[in-house]
Amino acid sequence: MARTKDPDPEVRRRILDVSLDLFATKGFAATGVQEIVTKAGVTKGALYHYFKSKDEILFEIYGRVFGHELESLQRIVAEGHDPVRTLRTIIVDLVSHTAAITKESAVFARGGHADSPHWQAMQEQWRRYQEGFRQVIRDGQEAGAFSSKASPEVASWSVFGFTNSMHTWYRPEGRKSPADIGEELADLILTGLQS
Amino acid sequence: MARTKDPDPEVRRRILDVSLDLFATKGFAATGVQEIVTKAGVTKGALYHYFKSKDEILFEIYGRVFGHELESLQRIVAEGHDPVRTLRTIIVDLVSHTAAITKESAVFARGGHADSPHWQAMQEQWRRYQEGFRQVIRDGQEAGAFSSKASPEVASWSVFGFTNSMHTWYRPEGRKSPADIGEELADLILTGLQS
DNA sequence: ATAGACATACCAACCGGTCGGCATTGACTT
DNA sequence: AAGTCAATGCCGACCGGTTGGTATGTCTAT
Repeated sequence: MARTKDPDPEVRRRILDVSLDLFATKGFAATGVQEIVTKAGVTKGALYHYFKSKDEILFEIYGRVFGHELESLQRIVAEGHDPVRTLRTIIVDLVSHTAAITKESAVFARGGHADSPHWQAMQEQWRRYQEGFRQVIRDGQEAGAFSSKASPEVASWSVFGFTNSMHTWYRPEGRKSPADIGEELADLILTGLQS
Repeated sequence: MARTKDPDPEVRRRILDVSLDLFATKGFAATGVQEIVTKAGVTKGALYHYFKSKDEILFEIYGRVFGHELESLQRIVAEGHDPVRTLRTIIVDLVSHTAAITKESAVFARGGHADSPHWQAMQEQWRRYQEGFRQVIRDGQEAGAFSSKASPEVASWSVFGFTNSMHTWYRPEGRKSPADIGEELADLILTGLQS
């Protein structure tokens, strides 16, 4: 029974969970390593056994934010539906995904670490997602589905701003499901775009 | 030339300006007092002569964010125009104001200091502004100007999310003026609300 | 003389990070 | 089966540097 090496022990998980909580509520810089280990019920030795720096914990959290959203968008576009249905699906997908990672989203929203490669890499992914989103709107305008007077930039920032601020007000125990909220947002934006 | 006692000496201003810059780009916690005074070309003695703590600098910046926005909203409502025009004016006003204080807005967006009374006071003002905004939408729905199917919450968070994220993309040297951008956002949201 | 406007030197506390050590465990040898 | 060994997982005392903040002094204008 070759017991395989545990790839993700509970101690490591606890450190990550507690860090996520603290980074989301207090911010990365304002959170001390000592605070993390105390709340997680472990020691500094344990933390530095699993992570080579405090930064690395942050980077692992970053990785969960935009990991697969660009692929998701491209997959939806590839399905080849009409612009209205395509954009609606994208918006609902984005809102649902953001609702599922509110804490990570809060850490991301606080920003920081502008000079680290990890942060820049994530910003680049995020930028590409934005560009893909706007391209869907532009395609829809050329196809005549959306008004040419509307601004793809303003429309996209309404949606991104909405999702970026979700962590400040969205609560999972609320009446509306993430999908419901996404549909309502899609209703609003799509109506506006079609004018 | 009786040089009157300067109520806001240049040294104090420089400290405030530099702090605003650093807090907006690096975050409050990640910015050291030493860093502020070095960049401002003054000494710590000067800083602690004008401010009794690093926090107080932050609080003074906070004060500039929502100082008069609630009054502005109430003044616009009091003018008694139709819901569509009222909401449009409010949105343009909010976007313009946010564009004028992008750095302060960035500091606010990073959040933090959840337990300080200053932060909570500002959150309360912000909450009241949101409520006033949503009430305009609800009034418009009762008056039949807006569709009753639309969600005031989703519509308002599209606008607030938009303004909250402006500091990440708005540049004063861009082609569109803040008022232009505000009009475009108003077009989008108002069309959506009227369905 | 008095008060404001700083400069300078300094401090305890805390920061992220390190390091030698130790208990446990599975693999390999005999 | 017993003994050896190396690796893993973790502990906690410790480190140099930095932190926000202060005490005291000096200069200047009134």
